[in-house]
Amino acid sequence: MITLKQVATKAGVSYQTVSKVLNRKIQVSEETEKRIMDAVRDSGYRPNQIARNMRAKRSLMIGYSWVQTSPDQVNHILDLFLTSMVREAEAAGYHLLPFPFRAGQAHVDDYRELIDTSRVDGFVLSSVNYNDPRINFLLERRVPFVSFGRSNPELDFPYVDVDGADGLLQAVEHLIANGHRRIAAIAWPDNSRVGNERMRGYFQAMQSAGLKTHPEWIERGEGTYEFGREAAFRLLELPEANHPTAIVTLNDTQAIGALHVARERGLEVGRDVAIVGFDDAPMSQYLQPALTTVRQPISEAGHKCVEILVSLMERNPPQDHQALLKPRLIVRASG
Amino acid sequence: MITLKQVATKAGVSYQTVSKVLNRKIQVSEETEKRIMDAVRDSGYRPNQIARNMRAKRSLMIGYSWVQTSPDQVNHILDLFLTSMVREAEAAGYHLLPFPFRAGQAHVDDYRELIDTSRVDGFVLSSVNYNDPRINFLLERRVPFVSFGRSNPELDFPYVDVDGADGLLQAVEHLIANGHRRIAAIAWPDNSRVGNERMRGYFQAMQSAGLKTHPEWIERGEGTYEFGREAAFRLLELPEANHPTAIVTLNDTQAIGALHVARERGLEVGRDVAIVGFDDAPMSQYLQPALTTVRQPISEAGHKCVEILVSLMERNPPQDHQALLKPRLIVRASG
DNA sequence: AACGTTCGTGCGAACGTTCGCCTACATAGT
DNA sequence: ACTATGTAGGCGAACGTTCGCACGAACGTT
Repeated sequence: MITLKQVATKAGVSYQTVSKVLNRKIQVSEETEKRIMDAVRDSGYRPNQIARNMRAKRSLMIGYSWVQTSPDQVNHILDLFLTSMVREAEAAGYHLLPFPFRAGQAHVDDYRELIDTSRVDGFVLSSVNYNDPRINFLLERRVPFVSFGRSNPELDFPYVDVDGADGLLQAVEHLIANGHRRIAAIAWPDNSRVGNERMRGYFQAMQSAGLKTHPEWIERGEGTYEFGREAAFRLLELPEANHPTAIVTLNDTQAIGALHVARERGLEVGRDVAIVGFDDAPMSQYLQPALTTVRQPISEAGHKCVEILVSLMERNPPQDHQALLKPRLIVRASG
Repeated sequence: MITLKQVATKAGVSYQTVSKVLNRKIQVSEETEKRIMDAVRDSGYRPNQIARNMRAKRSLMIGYSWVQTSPDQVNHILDLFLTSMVREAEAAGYHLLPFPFRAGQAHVDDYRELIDTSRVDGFVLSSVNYNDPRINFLLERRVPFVSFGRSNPELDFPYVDVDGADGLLQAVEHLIANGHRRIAAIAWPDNSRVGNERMRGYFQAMQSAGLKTHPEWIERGEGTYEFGREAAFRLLELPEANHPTAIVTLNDTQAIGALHVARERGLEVGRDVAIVGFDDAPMSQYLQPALTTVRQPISEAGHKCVEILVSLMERNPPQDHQALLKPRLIVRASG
């Protein structure tokens, strides 16, 4: 491992001078500068990052943890999100430190540990919900962080989020434009911040169009295939009069469940009943019929998270520390 | 930030003594030990990891980069693989450092940079193929690494891999047991190490069963939906006499393409023609018919990679530095 | 009583940086 | 000639650890 001292001996100057020249802290004669630069090049010197960090009292690391999805749930998002964060971080001289996410209140400990041992300078949070203990903890400790997803509305902290309400608004407006009037929703339990936000878009679109919503059109449960089936079954069993002609869902997995039930009942999805998903999971395009769904700008979100976080960590004027990104409806054959 | 010195002042000893006591390097009187431990607890002291690493000349970091899959290709593997690596690494006191993967020969530079700036102690490689420049580079530099996937057979280096040959062997044997005799394969170009390995299992199974293989039964091309379609189309157009009754593929995306083509031609997949995928992508179970496919033990692979790497980095006797894990055939309705 | 042994601590140094301050010399202004 | 100003570069210290060595006291041995 090459150090400053070795380069300095080679160049015939003190090692501190080499450091200063490399960091453009001082001006030296053209001749010594050349000697130093040659020595650096010849030896292949690369500054030891650990020593640097020690001196600067920072790690140039960003902590990130995510929930492990159940094996049957797609996490196509992770690849995109991580890659975009890693790219943006690297451009700013940072690296990512992924760590295991533990459920439960105790998992603030992992964050504390990483801070106290000064392994990371800041965090990107994901899978936040109401009353997320991490947010208060990090705010109190004044540790820079950005949350991917919002939490309690009364808390003010830096976040990036996808405008889920707009996603469902687009979906419902699209269905209305296609002539649908009785639109049902397969949603999540109302303790989900993300779920409630998305449903807000549903209600808003229905109301703007002057359409009534019925309680029996709203099915709340898990984001699983099984719940998608159950919910669709109940919806399609409703009496003819207020029987929905279209179903929006909060994720593609639910949508697939609904799609199967519809088909099993002899309905042709896309003609007899419309079904819209959310997420644009990689295989949604290969379903038959291909799934109309809402695609989230995941890469942009990753970029933005790191961009904001970096400016917080470097104590730059924290410009806009909140960003809401618009998703995009991908219209395919299912609705 | 609490340091050793502060704890030491509190306990009335020298800071070096605190360090030694915490690291169990020396024995002190019961009384001072208690004073020190109390001071540690009260102050919430946590050793500064950067200083530690500086002193120990290591980073406790494992570098990892992966190819960004194209948006329409599933990377459900990343979540499982990363999570299992991160867990195992943490148990050994290490963390993961993910970095952007750049294609092309120049990307050894990223590895070099991470080593030279002593940011990582070792690497886990993935997406290796024949003549991977990273392998020779790391071997030469004597940097500890483990590859997930094999490369040229003549090179001896630590790896973990899934036995792809066994995967196809299982698939083909299963088809034969179900009465199939004319089994085609949709494969990858023969410059793919992984693809060739899997095909070896196909040939072996066919041969063991005394079945002939025909060149026109082997379709080689990309692992995409489109190629799956094209290949299946050609296979199903073959004259009645040597027209395959079953198709194995090298990934689920190809399998879905084949499945659609079969259905479009009026065949009932699972009865008229069998189709088997590879990967067990999350949505494969929700296809209609649900896809029979080969599931790889990704979590085990992640664990094993890190386990071997850690023992290499700590210069422990490098026990078994190569591991071949068996995949498992998941039988569903498609074949 | 003088002498090794052990035990409990402290001290100095080192890891590779960066940074503030100092010095030596040259140049310019009076 | 003497002082002010500027410039090139060196020197010491510090960041928070760990580790080797030294040192005093207590103890048992000769």
